[in-house]
Amino acid sequence: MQRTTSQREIIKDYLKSTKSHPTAEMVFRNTRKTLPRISLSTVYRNLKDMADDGDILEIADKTVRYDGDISHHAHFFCDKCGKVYDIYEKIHHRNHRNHRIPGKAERMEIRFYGICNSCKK
Amino acid sequence: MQRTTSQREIIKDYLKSTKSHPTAEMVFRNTRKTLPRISLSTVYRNLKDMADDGDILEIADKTVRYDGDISHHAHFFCDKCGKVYDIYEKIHHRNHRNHRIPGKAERMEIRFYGICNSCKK
DNA sequence: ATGCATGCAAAGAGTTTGCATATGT
DNA sequence: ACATATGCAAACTCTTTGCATGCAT
Repeated sequence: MQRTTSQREIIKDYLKSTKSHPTAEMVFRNTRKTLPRISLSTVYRNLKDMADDGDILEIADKTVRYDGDISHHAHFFCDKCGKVYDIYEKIHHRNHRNHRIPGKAERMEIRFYGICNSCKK
Repeated sequence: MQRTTSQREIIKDYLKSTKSHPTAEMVFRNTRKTLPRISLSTVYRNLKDMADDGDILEIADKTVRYDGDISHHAHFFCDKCGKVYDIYEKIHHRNHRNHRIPGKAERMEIRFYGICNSCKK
């Protein structure tokens, strides 16, 4: 059973109130203003729990992957086996132009996440 | 001036021949079959160089970011200041269904990369 | 009272860097 | 010959984990 702790509440309130897409370190620095004794590991643990529960979004993975294919294509990341598959589509550029973007987009990436067919068997 | 070394050639050939979106570690293990004395740092250095030159694609960043907003929206990553901006659009689900996906996609993410307007000033 | 969550420190990944040596030009 | 690239080891950054203590229920 999940308990209500001030650490958890404050981390969540912060994430729900900001548009800054903070890293764990940024969350730590911010929550420390209210809870000077909070530890980085508590921040990491709570962020992971919330992401697992679907309360927050985790964007970016920690291990970089490389692709020799520099043509425009999307990727499917399997949550189970970790494999990354290519998905080729034509739509990318159309979306690209339709977006209202806060800067000049040099490149874009579309990612899908889920369980791949071979893991589903 | 860039030199042609066997390490560089073999790393590049491997990346151009595989669809596996390998991590640096995977590239290392593979190139070591041909060059048993290659070091991990050489792999990292060459991968970075190639990515900077646009010869290969780097997918995923190493630091995880969190977003309290779990609605469907895209992100703009500024290559200069590192800020991440939200982009709200309606198109996501349409693309979602049109894609031929190697598994059941639970979620998707669209990312744009470039220099943001405030860095451009 | 019970046991989940925390803080701290240490351990683990992944990645970068300094330096002497090797090698492409 | 000269300078860039390499290998090795050490340093760094980001994240996870073990364990004793604290605190919500």
